[in-house]
Amino acid sequence: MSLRIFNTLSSKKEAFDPSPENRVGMYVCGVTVYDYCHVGHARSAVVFDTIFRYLKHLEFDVTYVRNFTDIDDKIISRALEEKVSWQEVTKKYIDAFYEDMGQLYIEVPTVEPKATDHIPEMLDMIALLVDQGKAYESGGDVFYSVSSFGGYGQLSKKNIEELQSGARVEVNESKRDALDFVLWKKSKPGEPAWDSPWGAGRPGWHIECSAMGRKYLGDTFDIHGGGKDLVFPHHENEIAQSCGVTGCPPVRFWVHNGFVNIDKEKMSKSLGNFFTLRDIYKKHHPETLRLFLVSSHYRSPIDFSEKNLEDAEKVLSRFYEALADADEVLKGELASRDVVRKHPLLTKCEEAMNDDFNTSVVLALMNEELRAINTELDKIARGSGDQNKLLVCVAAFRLVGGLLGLLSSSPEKFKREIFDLKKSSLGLDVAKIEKLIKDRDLARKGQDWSRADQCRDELTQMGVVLEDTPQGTEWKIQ
RNA sequence: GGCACCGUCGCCAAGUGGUAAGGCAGAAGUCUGCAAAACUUCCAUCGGCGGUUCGAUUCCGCCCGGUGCCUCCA
Repeated sequence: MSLRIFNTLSSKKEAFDPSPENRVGMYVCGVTVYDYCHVGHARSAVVFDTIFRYLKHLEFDVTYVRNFTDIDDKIISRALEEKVSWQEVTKKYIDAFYEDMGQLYIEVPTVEPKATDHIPEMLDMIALLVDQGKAYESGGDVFYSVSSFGGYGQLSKKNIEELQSGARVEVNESKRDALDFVLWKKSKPGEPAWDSPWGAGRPGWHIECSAMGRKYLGDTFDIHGGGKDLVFPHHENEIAQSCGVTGCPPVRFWVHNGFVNIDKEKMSKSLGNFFTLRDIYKKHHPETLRLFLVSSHYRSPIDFSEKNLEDAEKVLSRFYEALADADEVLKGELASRDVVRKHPLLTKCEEAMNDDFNTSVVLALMNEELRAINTELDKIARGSGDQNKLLVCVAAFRLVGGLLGLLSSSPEKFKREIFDLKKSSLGLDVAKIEKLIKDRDLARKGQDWSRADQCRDELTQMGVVLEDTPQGTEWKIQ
């Protein structure tokens, strides 16, 4: 089966037919840089990063564009609050974005345009709309006239008359119609401003994506992504603007990820129920968060909770544990790429990913493969295993993990990082632990089992788990 | 009020018109001084009621419950 993707526009999975040159253009709405990223931002970034990785795996020539919205009301008010320039605000949070997202193994997109670097492109589009009578100036603002676009509401399945009568649509004296939205916003004295044919101002939010998508990917491109909350009005408006300018639909596939919930409620700034990535990283490994985020389908809501992260960490630890054991046996031996490509695990995972990026099934398949790997390891330890089989399984396992952006670390590094996180959050006394382990080993050598068990009970109470191996006693936390 | 979506084992989570992947937790076993880890085995009839069908968890209708969008939002 070839790739099928759910298209918000049709509410159906559709065959994703590549262009003859196998090129794919994908635009994803990034973040407005006025604060630290929370888990909701991470989900969107991880979802589209996973899609990006998979498209590349299918050997598409992908141009992936993800923007930064670096001018907007919230940025201006944040600058006022912090008594700094708006540029300082955006720089600070763009830096923080890279720091926080980088830890989630998010690959760098092909292009990362900023809105303020594309004012001329936006002005061009606005001018074209005004010339055609699809947009109008009013008191220094420029609005898009929604009634000029027949297809309005198609993406969000909204009825234009119902929207018009909707009580919640803001009433603005300078608009001709309540649904009209701003393309260019007149600036007040002291606010950041750019010159335009309609006076000093700044762009409205929606026009930046239309302008940047068009500049980097053309009048019509393959995939446009973002969180479900962007469907209306942002993406609906984008379609209206772009169609107004080019006369053709800007996007073939609209792809939207579901929300991150806390207790079944959407994580959001206004509800105050959000967790920033940096807060989470104090207690959890970023890769754990990534595994958690790919454990459900990208369109479903996902409930963020301590328990779910703990479950994710257990899975990931088992993965790395097996890899550590396998590496010890294989000693850096490399599998043939062609053989790995034909491994059933990979074939099955491709089938799952081809069906609208079903990452949960990929994880299920990885868990099954994990059992096969551990079984082979057991056999090898008993002298009857097939080392070559193990080699190929492990290579396929790593490759598939890589599709999800997982397992790119070394097992030692991962284990050490988890250890450090737990050690500091539990405040463990390592010297005391090692003393107890030494005492226990002495007791064991003297076959003083009750003394040995006493030591271990004490360690258990501290959250330390012991593992007696032929190489000696190892320990881990919790 | 309008428009969408969701309701699968104790918890998380896939899925299909022909009797339901995977993970966590739990139970039993192998291994172990005892454990841990690993492995083996066990562990659900899919919110309710009707309908379509030879057959529905999967399609349709109604009901109940939950969420989202309609304003900035990943």
